[in-house]
Order: sequence, then C-alpha cells, then structure tokens
Amino acid sequence: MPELPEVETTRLGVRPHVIGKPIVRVLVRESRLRWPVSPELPQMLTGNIISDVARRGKYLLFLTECGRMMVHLGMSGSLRITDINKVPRKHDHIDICFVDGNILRFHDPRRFGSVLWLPGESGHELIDNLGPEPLEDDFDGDHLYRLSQSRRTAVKTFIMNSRIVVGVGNIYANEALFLSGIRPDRAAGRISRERYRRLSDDIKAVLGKAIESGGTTLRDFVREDGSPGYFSQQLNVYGRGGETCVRCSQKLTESRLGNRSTVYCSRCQR
DNA sequence: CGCTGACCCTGACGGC
DNA sequence: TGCCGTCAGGGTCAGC
Repeated sequence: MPELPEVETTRLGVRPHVIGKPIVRVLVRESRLRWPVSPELPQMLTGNIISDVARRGKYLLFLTECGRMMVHLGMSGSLRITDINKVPRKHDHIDICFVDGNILRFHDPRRFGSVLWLPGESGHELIDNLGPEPLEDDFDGDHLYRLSQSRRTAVKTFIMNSRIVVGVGNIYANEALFLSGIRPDRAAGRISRERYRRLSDDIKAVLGKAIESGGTTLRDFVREDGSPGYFSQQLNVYGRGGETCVRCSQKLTESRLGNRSTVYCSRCQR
C-alpha cells in the first residue's frame, strides 16, 4: 500500500491528534506482524506522551522522552484516529488510547507491517543504513549517477532500492520513469548524468504532487480519518497496461521487473 | 559485492 | 454459487 506520499499523508494526519496527550492504555490484539511487536511497547508507552511524529523513508517515528515507536505500514497497513466508541474491525491489531478518549489504531490485514520500540536514542538496523530522502537536497541526479556506475540492474529496481534512495515504491517508480522518458528495464549503469538529473527532478515532482493529493488509494489505503487519497486520478502509467499512452496514444506495455508489475510506453521511454 | 527469486500474509477478482 | 489461480502499494533473506 504505502509509499512515501501515503506515509507522509498518514504522518500529517495523525500528528495533531497524538501529540502532547498522556497515553492511558496500549492494547495489542495481534503481535504477529512482519516482526513480533516489541513486548515492552505497552509498558513503555503507557503514561508517556508523544512529543512529535517524524518520518524516515517509509518508517514513522513516534517520539517520546524515553524512546521511539517505529511503525512501518507494509503493504496493507494503515493508522487511523478513532475513539473508544468505535468497535474494532477485523485486523485492527493495536490500539493506543489517549486520556481524551481518542485512539490511534493500527490496522493491517496482510501483517507485513511492523511496530517496534526503540529505547532511548538508539538507532535500528532497519533505518540506520538507508539512502537519502528523495525530497531533500542531498538527493539529486549526481547522487543517482554516482551510485549507478557499473550496475547492471534495471533502473526501476535501482531507484526502488532503499539503500539508493528511500520511499520510491512501485507506483511512483513507474510514474517517474514515464515522466523522464526512461525505459524501466534499462541498465542503471547505462544512463547519462543528464538523464539522472531529469529523473531525480521527476521523482521529487511526482512524490510532491502525490503528497498534495493525499496519496494514492488503490485498494486499502485510507487517511487518518478513513478518507481516500486522490492521486490515482493523476497516474499516467501505473495500472494502465494495455491502455493508450497519454502523450503519444500508443498502447502501453506491461511486464514484470523484480517480480513487480511494470508499465511503460515503448515509444516515449527509451 | 550485486543480483534473482522465494517468502511472509490476507483478500479481491476473474475464469470456469 | 463455489473453487482455483493470480495478483496486490512492502521488505528480508538465502543462494549463486
């Protein structure tokens, strides 16, 4: 489900509802996620206060005085703000209950997500070796060009690698490559510095616009209040295999790269 | 070291 | 109507 824009939409949505209010109860109904939910999580959060909600790549970090809760939404996860009168649905795995009756509720049918407790200021292997944030200035075409040298993997696989750059998932990788006119299966090491400059600009542009639209809802992504994101209306290629290219009207090609569905225009993308 | 494919899990959908 | 195969926005890991 969530790529960077959906995670950022979630962060902005939940933030005002969870900051500065004592947590009175933490309920873990299902701890078997991608990794087991940290057993100390309820104890560490209860009586505690969240001071801010940050994001690193697709990880959300809920900051407190004694440590951080790190949440990943996996493929089907979502966080919603609800209240004690709302009966939990199937797959509502974790409730974080605040003193005012509001609840931060983690929902994840496929259980590929994770909820971990990082004590104190400690880092974690999952976030310590990530590439730059795509919307920050240290991510640019030169960065992509430098790391791509002598790499034979497909450029689409390359930009989806979180050690290269975080937050670019399957939807936005397809979209950015279309905007840049680059074939997804082109070897990463056989692309010019100039074209990587264009690609990094297009990655920033497509992620930025998706955040403005509240993310992309295809199946299960919902915002903190349960509403969908609207960026799917602006998708040029993702989910449009066999349909016509918006630029040249040729039929879009659909294939698989690294086991992920890949759509492009063989005329506009070289 | 880089790359590929299997795998974790549930649910929706299309074909028969 | 039901059964079966396929696919889905994530990432890790073993093996070559």
